[in-house]
Amino acid sequence: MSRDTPELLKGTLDLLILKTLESGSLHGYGIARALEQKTGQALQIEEGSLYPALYRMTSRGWIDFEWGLSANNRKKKSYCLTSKGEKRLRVQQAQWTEFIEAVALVLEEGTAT
Amino acid sequence: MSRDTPELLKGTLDLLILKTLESGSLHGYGIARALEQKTGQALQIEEGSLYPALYRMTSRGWIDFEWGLSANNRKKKSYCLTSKGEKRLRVQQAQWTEFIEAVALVLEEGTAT
DNA sequence: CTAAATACCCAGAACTTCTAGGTACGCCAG
DNA sequence: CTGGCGTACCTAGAAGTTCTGGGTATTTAG
Repeated sequence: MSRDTPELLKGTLDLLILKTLESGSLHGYGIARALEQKTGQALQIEEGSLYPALYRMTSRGWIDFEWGLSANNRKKKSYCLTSKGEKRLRVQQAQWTEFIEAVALVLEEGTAT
Repeated sequence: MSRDTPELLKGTLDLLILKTLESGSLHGYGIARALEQKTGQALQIEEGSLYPALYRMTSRGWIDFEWGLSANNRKKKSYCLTSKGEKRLRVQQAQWTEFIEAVALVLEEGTAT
């Protein structure tokens, strides 16, 4: 779609996850809930999308994880941002901004010729 | 990703095409060039994405076409919005706005706890 | 014990988009 | 007239993400 931002459309989920982890480590379930809360349920992340995304990002070295225990003694996988992930976050956020500005240019035009 | 906007991520191209056709009928090549111009080359539509999208949208009844001739007597396929397409445009534009607002909510947060 | 919430995971399908090609016409330069 | 360029269309196959719909296990409440 866009040469500079080939992963933008598909990459929004990654961006959201990266951003969520910026404020501290969280486990998968927690990421989903955090995103829902922040957006007032406007964004609902399916687990079937979330976990594959977490794997993908782990294998790319953007995030890392540790096994731990939740408040209720249930085991959980705590994900955190790596330095590579922080860079990636900045890149993706910039691309996102660029992209929505470009879309805005198109959408702002009225029915004018 | 989002229950209300399942086609959003993938549907941005559709939205851009619909919006471009709102100002008048155009042929495929022209749509691509119009989008590039409006966005200052920020968005570059590949023909391999564009033509399948036009088929898709035609088969969904959002757009219609007519064969005609360009200024240089070359045949061209002029696409125009149907009334269904106009409705669709409004829906998709609203979803897009909702979506970027939700993303903004996530991105606006600093590194605060 | 059962139900519900938490928390993890996967296989397969569905869908877009991209890569990389192909066809054809008109025009201009050589 | 031949070659190249820009216009304008189209397609097959691959790649990639996301969703559907399942599964496991633990803790707490009834």
